[in-house]
Amino acid sequence: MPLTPTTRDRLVAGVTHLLRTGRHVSSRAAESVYGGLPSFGWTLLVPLERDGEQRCSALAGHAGVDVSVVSRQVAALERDGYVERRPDPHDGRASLIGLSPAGAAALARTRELRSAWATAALADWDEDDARLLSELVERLAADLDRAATPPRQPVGAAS
Amino acid sequence: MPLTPTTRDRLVAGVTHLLRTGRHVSSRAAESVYGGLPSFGWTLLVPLERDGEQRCSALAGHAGVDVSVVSRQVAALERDGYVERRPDPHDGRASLIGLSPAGAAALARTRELRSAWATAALADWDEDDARLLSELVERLAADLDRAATPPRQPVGAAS
DNA sequence: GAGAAGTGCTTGTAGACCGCAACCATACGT
DNA sequence: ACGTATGGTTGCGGTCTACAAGCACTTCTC
Repeated sequence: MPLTPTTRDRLVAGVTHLLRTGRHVSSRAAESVYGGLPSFGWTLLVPLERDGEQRCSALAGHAGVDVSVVSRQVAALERDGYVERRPDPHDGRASLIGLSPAGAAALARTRELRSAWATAALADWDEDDARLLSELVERLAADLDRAATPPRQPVGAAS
Repeated sequence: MPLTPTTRDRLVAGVTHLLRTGRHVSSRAAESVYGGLPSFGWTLLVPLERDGEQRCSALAGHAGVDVSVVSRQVAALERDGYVERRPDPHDGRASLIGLSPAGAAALARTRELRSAWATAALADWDEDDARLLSELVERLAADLDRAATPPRQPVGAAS
């Protein structure tokens, strides 16, 4: 266990700070970056654009929240015309949610704004540091995910 | 601007994911790590332990939230006996909030739990990576902070 | 030193999110 | 066909947050 307690605490504190900052950013710099979409629009619309039509449960999986939350959010997006819903031809219980033209346009607009904002915020980062940070952050997120989920038997144990 | 759009987007996505995960962690792994304290206990009690008695506004500054939020949280902590309040001798408007013995004990307990949890979660990190990530995360948080606050004149402009 | 303005804090109010549980409709296994 | 499982919606409660109004006190100004 070659990880110094000092470093561990510092990392935890740093991530905590980043968390708080991130919350501030997504609420304060919100309107200038969301481009008309509600706050959750980006999270839901991006998977729709990337993977095409899909059901609520799939979106909930991508977003990492409860299905009920996505259900409401999708209802709002549908009401505002950003997504379209059609019954799943293979399963009468489910609906398929798809990006509408207006949704695609809003998404493109938002993408521009986000890019501009991120470019400004990351102005004095260079490629190497950013790439390194990306990798470490992804790894950390994965580890935290793993640690947060209830202790599973990792390998070959009878469930 | 030597930062590839690909890397930029990847970094944003990674941080977003980390944000979501962090929220999950602090709500799901909560009880096992908070040691009896309410969810905001750690955030408030740590500065009290480190810097001694201080006022609500200072705590709000540390926590990065509105004073009104801290006011309620402190009231709750006081009700549960984790902090003590006394009038500021130099300013009749303010109160000084201090850690009570029970608060110190709870904080120590929480620290143990958090350490254990963090150690487990970061089990396969080595010192170098963790330290590097710490530095990069702190730098990123600072940059985001800066980018989130309303555009100030950075240098030598008449305010 | 009296009034005006500023400051520290509390409380009322409201909004954004979230998850759980209950419920309905449909699908699936036997 | 019947019981069970699954996708989705809605009701409900909880947490966390900020803003605005109000109170007590301090500080400034004349």
